[in-house]
Amino acid sequence: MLFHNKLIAWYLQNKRYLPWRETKNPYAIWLSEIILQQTRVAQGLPYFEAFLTTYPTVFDLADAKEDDIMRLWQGLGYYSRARNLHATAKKIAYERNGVFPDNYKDLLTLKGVGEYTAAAIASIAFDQIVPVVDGNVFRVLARIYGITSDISASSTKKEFQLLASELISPNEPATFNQAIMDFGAIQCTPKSPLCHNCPFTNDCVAFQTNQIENLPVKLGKVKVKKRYLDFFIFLDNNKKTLIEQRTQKDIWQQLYQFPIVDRFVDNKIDVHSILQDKYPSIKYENITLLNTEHIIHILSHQKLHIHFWLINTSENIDKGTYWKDLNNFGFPIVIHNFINSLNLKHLTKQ
DNA sequence: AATACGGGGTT
DNA sequence: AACCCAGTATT
Repeated sequence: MLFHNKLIAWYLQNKRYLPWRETKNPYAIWLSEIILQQTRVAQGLPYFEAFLTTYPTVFDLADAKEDDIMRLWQGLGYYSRARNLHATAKKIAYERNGVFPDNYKDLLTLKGVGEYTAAAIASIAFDQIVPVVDGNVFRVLARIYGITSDISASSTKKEFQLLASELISPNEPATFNQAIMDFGAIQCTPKSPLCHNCPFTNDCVAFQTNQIENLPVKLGKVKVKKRYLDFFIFLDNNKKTLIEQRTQKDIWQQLYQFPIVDRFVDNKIDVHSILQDKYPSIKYENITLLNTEHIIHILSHQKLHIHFWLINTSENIDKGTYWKDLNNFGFPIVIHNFINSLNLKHLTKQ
């Protein structure tokens, strides 16, 4: 039996219900694919629903304020996706009358749309015969075909694209692509794959040679830098605080934060001199370290050690934001969670 | 070709 | 603690 027939047969019996599979609307499919980049279905699902409800069409998304998009994206990570999402929505809405490109090559020109996403949209929305190669496809094909190339090497992708292009069903490319990804997510999982009832065990090189644990081959480990962040939470008698937007090319671009001291060495900071230096006009009554233990927050390339300082002042912070309005802004999730953990009354009493 | 970019779930 | 997730853009 042909590979694609066997795979699709498995899919029809085992596929997940996913809302973006109930439509051929390129906008909804594009939205789902951007959200799902490096993101588990379970994590992305509520964001997909929220975006589609808030912005039912590409025109609604194009007309949105970037800050609102960033706030809705809050907690999903890889925030350049949200910025590129907005840029592409504007392009589709204003330059193309809301019409998405209908083929792989033209989809590839959109911001935030790379080889995987272009192939996914081209096949799923427009039935083009273009194979997707994502983490699932790497794993499934590496095992079944016994491919030992290092999947973290950028040159390896071509090898898998070529194989996948030979395997894809020419009649049902959309179904095939979703099938191979579901198969990787459900059956051929990274750890403890379900080989006992797998339809491919007779063909699977990794299974036949007892190499399931060793495939795919992934070399190269990311080095994680330690970084030390101290945030200053000013609070005046009107319950206003100071926030700022991160505009530099760095983590959390375009999100908001409290005034910060940020360094890559674990040295003590002198809060008083920093305040005098950076905020000489603000006289403060009280400085309190709100978390005696570092808050640890792990990113893909950085391990953050975070302190939050409360600075009570009796002077009015003119450019401040009312505490109750903080939820109108997108914050890094670690800051958002800390804000929600605080009891405002307790803070103002000090 | 290598690196940066989030946050969370699994093992 | 390591691994990985429906990857992309930048260097």
